[in-house]
Amino acid sequence: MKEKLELLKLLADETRLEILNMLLKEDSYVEKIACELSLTPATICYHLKKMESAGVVNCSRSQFYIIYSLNREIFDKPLFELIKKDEVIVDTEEKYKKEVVSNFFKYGRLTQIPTQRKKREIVLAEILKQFDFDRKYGEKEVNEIILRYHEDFCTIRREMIAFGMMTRDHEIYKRVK
Amino acid sequence: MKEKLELLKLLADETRLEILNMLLKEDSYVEKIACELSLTPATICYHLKKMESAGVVNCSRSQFYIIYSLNREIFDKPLFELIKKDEVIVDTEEKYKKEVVSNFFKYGRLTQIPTQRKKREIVLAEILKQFDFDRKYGEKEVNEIILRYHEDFCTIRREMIAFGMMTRDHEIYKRVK
DNA sequence: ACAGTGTTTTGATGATTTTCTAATCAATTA
DNA sequence: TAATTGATTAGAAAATCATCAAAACACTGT
Repeated sequence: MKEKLELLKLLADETRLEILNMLLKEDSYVEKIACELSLTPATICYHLKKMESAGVVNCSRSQFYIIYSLNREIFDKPLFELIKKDEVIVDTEEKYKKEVVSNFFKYGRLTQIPTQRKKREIVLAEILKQFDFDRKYGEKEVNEIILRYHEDFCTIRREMIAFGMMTRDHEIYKRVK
Repeated sequence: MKEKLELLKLLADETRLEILNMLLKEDSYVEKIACELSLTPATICYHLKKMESAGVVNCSRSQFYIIYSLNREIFDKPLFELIKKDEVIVDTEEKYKKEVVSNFFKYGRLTQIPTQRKKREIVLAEILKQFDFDRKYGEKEVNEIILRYHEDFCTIRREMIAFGMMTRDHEIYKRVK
């Protein structure tokens, strides 16, 4: 978590983005970058050192100059990876659930409804979290919430009731589990 | 470019990451988040509003509460997309200008003032970018900015006025194009 | 209309961060 | 070894930003 935040902070600066974009085109050195961005070498150095210690850029000496280059692998992962907090799991039952969830959800969407009953229950319970207890939901409202996860809201709504997670009474839905 | 930087800045804050991770699990509202993070509602509101105006979260009223939810599509793209400056060069005119600029500038300095009027205009326009609209510049200030590109600031300053890029009024200069 | 509850705005404060100047360091070549 | 040139560090000024308290606002139910 800490490192991810550091990386995000590094990238969230106009000057550093400019530098990265220059390095994207070609390797370069302090003075050249400073000149092109109309900033002092000291400033550029400050940024490069910061990025170096985070592993975003590398440097090596070549004659007079110290050439900086990009560490491009860093930018491969999706943004989602960077914002997601990776949490510690102790209990094995909990661990199993986590795994199922992470297998069936991608970027916060349900990729498919599991056929195995046990997995289906776990996945539905995950979506169920969006509903508060002690609140009534209209059918339209229920559909909209489920739609954020999967297009087949009918099946999911029906299954939630079948699992006893929700009750329906005259078009009014309530969370019960 | 501007929007990308805004998004990165939004994500580069510990509190906001915490909030996002809470919303990743389930939709929530100001007081609840404030309580869980041990911060005041005012602070959480500040962050949520900021994220809302960037399209990262959405909100809708539900009874007493204003429920905030994530706009998950935002996080799909790879990090690379966010740092890459997209320069769209469609029309040939733009392309031609690029070429002139890259021919006459080396390491951010103007190597010589073009004699061809058309090229001179392009090159001057490039330097002109350093000046803000709606700001007054003293002559000394103008010279200093131009000096970053070429030693003959007199010629360049004069030509900028001749081309109608700047106006001078009692030693006060303004960008107008 | 009014009280109650949750949200938002405002203004102030403190922390963090970028940038610069000036001084120092490190490698190269005469 | 001294002079040159590029890179880095230290310290200070300036800008940005998160946070809070207090007040204002908006909706709900009596």
